[in-house]
Amino acid sequence: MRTDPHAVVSTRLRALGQRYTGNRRLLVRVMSDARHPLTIHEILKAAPQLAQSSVYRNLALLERAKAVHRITGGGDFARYELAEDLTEHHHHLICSSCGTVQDFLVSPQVERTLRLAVTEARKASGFAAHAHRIDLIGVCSRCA
Amino acid sequence: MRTDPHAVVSTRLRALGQRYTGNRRLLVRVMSDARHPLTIHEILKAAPQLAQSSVYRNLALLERAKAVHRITGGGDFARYELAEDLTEHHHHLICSSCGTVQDFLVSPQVERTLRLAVTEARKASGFAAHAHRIDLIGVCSRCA
DNA sequence: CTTTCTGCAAACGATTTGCAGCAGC
DNA sequence: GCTGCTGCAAATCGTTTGCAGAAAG
Repeated sequence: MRTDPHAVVSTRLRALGQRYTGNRRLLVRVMSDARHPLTIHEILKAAPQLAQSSVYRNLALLERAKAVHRITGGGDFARYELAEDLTEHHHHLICSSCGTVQDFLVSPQVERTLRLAVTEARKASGFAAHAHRIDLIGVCSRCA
Repeated sequence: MRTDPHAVVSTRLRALGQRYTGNRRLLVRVMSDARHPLTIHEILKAAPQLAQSSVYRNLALLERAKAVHRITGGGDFARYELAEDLTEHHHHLICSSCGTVQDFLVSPQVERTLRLAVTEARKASGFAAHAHRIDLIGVCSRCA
């Protein structure tokens, strides 16, 4: 169950003096429905009425508003997903064969241990981490 | 202490029918000395005699030979580092302010727990992971 | 009305590639 | 010599931007 993201996104946009237009609402809906990070091409396929430049521009804006998160490194294109506080904390399985990215959750124990690693890093190098990212690279069930 | 990578790289290149030329040897030396992932620009600054196109071409080749690893997601450029079996298993601290990437090691306990997460993922989704990546995103000591 | 948004087409920049000459074996 | 390597300059392609008109408030 996830709460409706539109109210939150609207608020965050207004905080930047921006409007929550139909295009932007549609973008948020497409990403919310997908439940995994999407490329620009996938977004355009799901919502062909959008102009490519507007998609880029609005995703960049939504990222500034902390409503959307951009990820790179899986394949050649960037992918976008709703910000974590609009979905839930998760990590990514990246298929090295087809480039798709699927979400996965790890157990509380693993997350706890990771927080330990963050502490280790700060002590060892003075690096103040505010987020972490775990990717598993492998072959998805469809490509296997 | 790390073993000299040149012999290994040479062997892997020959396995692809490729030569271990001076340019390639220099690339490996620069990356080995740096001890953290480098951008193309940083490599060119460290070895100005190299042509940019040759750097791109040789890094792509070395990646196919599994001698070099390309990473993206920290800043706007790709970064390159020696393959993990030529250095040692490590993870990355990515500074969201200046884009630099530094290496860090995590304790055996954290690595053990991570292997558990890999197993969880395979059971939950049929995803066969062959590598994992942990990044901590934050602010490095120089930018703080 | 004033400000923000949009779509189009052109610009941008990191990376790739065609080609002609050079180097390794 | 044959094959592969190099540097140069041009091409590629995901992404960004300028601009003039449309929409929001």
